Amino acid sequence: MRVSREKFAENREKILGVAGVLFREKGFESTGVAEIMKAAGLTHGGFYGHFQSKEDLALEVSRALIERVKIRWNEIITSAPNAPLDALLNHYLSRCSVDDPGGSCVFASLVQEVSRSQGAVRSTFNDGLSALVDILSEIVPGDSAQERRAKGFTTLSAMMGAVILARAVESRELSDNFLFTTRDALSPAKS
Amino acid sequence: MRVSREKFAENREKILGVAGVLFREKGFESTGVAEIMKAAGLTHGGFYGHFQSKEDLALEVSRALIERVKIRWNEIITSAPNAPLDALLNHYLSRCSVDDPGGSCVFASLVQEVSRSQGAVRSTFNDGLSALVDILSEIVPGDSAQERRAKGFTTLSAMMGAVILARAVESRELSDNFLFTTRDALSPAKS
DNA sequence: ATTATCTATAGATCTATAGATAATGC
DNA sequence: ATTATCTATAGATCTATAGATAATGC
Repeated sequence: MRVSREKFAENREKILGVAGVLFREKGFESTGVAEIMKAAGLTHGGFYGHFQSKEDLALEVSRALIERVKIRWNEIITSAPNAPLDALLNHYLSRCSVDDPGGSCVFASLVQEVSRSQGAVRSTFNDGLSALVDILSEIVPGDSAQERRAKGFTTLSAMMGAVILARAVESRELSDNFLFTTRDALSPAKS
Repeated sequence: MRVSREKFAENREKILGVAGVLFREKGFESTGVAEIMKAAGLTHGGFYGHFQSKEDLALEVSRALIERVKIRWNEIITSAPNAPLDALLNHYLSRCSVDDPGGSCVFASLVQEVSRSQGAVRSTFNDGLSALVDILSEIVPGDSAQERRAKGFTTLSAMMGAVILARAVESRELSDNFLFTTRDALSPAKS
């Protein structure tokens, strides 16, 4: 059944959208093409009219989601010129981040899986992480540029680690501790 | 081919050993039972004489590897009574940790995958993480017990995040930055 | 413990068709 | 407006591989 050019583009976006959610929720490997297409309201076979392979989709989704993280971070920073780091920490180290992996940071969901891979997806993640360090380096406190850059690395490590561990743990109390203790420790008010 | 009781136990240990390495290197899901048995020098079918299922193996491996992390940490702490935290940081935040996932901390390899699961493996990871926070709380600086406990959470987040990101990134320079900048920042000498 | 086999499921390919688009004709 | 062409889709099918089981052998 043929579909209009417009509908075709719409279907493609739908596939990218649901894949983005499912990949972040369940990982690349545990998410099947058939499952993605079903969630998009389409049939399995139709997938290959839009993408060459699952890997191809994974790459496009990765690029889009990483771009989104960078944009979101910049929005938050710009909208809170007095306390940009606090604003970012409040956003990133939140229960919302932890409880909705399908709608949150790609890295917090997929870094480990991607680390074990090679190729375009891994490179995209690499560049994305580097960009996040750069963003953090500009809003983090510190007397010199080197100090601030160093703090960019440590801050990203702590943020990512906290969300990952807050998700790993089963009790709400432990989870909150990873999340909010780290958030408070990273806040410029503290240091 | 029947095998002695002793050899049977030996084979079982071999399976647990290679599975521990392969799981940490490639993740639970991407490691097949046939692959594990081949690495152990046995045939696929023989697996089910030792374990009920792959999930059963994953649980036993997880328990053993988590126990090993706790033991290792305690050894390091005991062997450096003057600077236990520095000793632990030097061990954990090292290139060796980053470059040999198959021989390093289970959590740094598998937390994300386990976070997406439910059941016994997840609970085991939960308890293990909680135990690591407890260990850290006793060697971390701080004026009160609460402060030290808080520092236990933040320290574990930063350690785990740094190793995970140091593995994710492709360039050695970025990787070293995550690793050593975080190590230095967490050192009691600094704070 | 080995070997062969079973069943389920994954990614990917193929064929026919619906129906949108482009070319043609009035 | 009609006709021809093009193409995205559905749905069946293919191939490979996974975990698991059964039969066999020592």
